[in-house]
Amino acid sequence: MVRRTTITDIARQAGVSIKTVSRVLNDEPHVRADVRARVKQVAEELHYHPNLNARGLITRQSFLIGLTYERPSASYVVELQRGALDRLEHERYRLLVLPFDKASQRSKDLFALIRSSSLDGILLAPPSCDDLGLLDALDNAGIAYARIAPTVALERGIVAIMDDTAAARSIAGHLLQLGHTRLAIITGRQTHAATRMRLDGYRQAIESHGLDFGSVLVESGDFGFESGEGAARRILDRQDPPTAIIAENDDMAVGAITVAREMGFSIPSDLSVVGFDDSEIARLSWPRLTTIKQPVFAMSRQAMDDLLKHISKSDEATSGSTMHRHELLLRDSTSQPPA
Amino acid sequence: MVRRTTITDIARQAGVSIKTVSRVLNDEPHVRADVRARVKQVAEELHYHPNLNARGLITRQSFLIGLTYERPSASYVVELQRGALDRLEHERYRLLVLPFDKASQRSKDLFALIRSSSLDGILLAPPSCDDLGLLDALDNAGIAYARIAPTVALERGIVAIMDDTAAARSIAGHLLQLGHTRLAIITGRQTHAATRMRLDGYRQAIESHGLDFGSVLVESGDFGFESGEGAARRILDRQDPPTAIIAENDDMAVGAITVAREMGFSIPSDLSVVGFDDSEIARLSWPRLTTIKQPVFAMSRQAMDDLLKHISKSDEATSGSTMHRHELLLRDSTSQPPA
DNA sequence: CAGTTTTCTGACAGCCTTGTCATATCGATC
DNA sequence: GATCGATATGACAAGGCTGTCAGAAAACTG
Repeated sequence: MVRRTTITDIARQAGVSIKTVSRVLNDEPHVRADVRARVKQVAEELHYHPNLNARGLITRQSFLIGLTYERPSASYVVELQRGALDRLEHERYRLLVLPFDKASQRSKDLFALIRSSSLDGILLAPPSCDDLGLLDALDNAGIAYARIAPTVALERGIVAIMDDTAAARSIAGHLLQLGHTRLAIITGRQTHAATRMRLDGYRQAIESHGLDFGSVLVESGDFGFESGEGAARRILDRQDPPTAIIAENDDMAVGAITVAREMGFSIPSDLSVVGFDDSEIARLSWPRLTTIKQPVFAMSRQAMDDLLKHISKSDEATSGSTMHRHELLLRDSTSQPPA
Repeated sequence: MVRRTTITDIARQAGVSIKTVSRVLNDEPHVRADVRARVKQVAEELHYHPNLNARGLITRQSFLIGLTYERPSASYVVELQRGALDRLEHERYRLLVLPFDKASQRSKDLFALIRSSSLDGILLAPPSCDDLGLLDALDNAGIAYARIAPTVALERGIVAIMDDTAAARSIAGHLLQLGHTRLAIITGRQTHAATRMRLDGYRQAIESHGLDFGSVLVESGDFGFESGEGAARRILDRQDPPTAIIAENDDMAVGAITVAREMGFSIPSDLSVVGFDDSEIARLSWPRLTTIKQPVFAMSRQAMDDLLKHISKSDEATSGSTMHRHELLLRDSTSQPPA
């Protein structure tokens, strides 16, 4: 291993004390301009790079930010990382990836991993962002964290979420603009906060288009594929079936499509169907599903931004959530209602 | 910030010297079994986690391994990371991601980034694995590196590549097994090492099936989509056109399919086409292309493995390449030849 | 059981940087 | 030119850990 140049080398070469060199390298005041310039030049010549371990040892910082996630889709992971890294550019901080796909690595193990990595902060993507035990442990250990797209305890820590209501408004609006007037909605599990928010959004869109929300069929599902099938069957068995179905997630939407096709409906010419989430299935199903995508890049970037702010002034108990706008993905499962 | 427990705390608590604690924590010899057990227990009770900065400061290691890549497909990135992380599980080393998608971050900037991150080693995915200037700089700085799927200077450093010849043999064999006897091949740019290796593989498969390689139409392209179109036109314009086309990459294969369809061939019933690489287009094209996929996970894992070995005994100049077996992806662009 | 080898244990220094604090230098003021 | 305040500089310690080495304890010899 080649010996790296140290501050001492620069100090000797430039004829100043190591402390002065340190001051120059950290852009601290109390150094004459000419000294500063000389030191900088010598540092450059010797190809100096600070020893982050030594610096970290004394400042009690590692300049490492972690990112945890549990193997969702590839594109999700990549967006997550891109967002985080985008914010980290030109920062001292570096990004450490801590995915865990083994069931063994739950809460406790993950925490051990975080501890031993001596991180300055951590970005928690689903599902660890909803692991309250982990949050407790992090709070206890004084490790800063930011949560991306959590679904529970939204008041804890730094949070970046999508505005479900606005997103729901937007996708329902898309159908209304196409001319649909007879609509049905398949809701998710009622205990889920998102269920209420999305339903609110649908209602707002419908009412703002001058339709009576009372005329809309609302069937409840549980976010599962089969529940989508069941709900669709109930919806389409009626005398005068709707021309569009809004499902609160993609799995139920695809379930509904499957049933509709069995019943002789052609998608989208007879029946438009929309989902929510842009999960893997939305791209693989046929026809490809019109749905809502979480702005993962933006959320990740924002979460990192808030996290860095929090770290830099750790006295203040920063927290609070940022709402992000969705992306409406128009694909092939929607069209104008049949004439 | 909560104060972390240190070795000193454990030493005091267990009634031994800090050096003894250090020995226990690092599984070094020369500690009585009972002392070892007591120290371990105390460490556990106090939730001790080593301070990696302090350890790194003295051992001159950061326990960080970098991974560079330039934004290829999402699945590629994820496989790359999965492979590296899989090997890193249960190791002290952690993975730092250093993607660079800005054109500005070429060789020199990337090197600066690597230097300042004080990495113990780095995994270079395409295209940085082929950046000879970067390799020189890394050699100079004494930073260990491993190259994933490089295409030039294969003798430098640790290398993980796919056995192109075996892969070519396999995909040609697939067509032969389906019963095709009239074949055509579209080669890539002749300067490219892969071109020769793939062609060799095709020839081996063809001859081992008892066919005369001389009867195979070989047209040359340049790996581009248009060159695939041109070659296919020349191939299919003949009196007695082949029933299968083998292209040396996916872009040319899809070009060939486009032309074939224009000329009235139905894929795959009239004409089978295979590609190479499993690039994005292979999945998006219709019909989905039968092709060869690089075993990215395995290559990444292996590269990391070799890299760690190299780091642990840096005196020996470890190097050498490992060949990996391909994956043959059977999709929808191949079938039996028309009767 | 003395002598020798082997196994354990701890004191101390040092890794490279930054924080603290005392001292030196400079200008300006009276 | 003495005095003061502001600015600049350096000596030194500390941060948590491991390497070195010397000395203590245990295990083995004959």
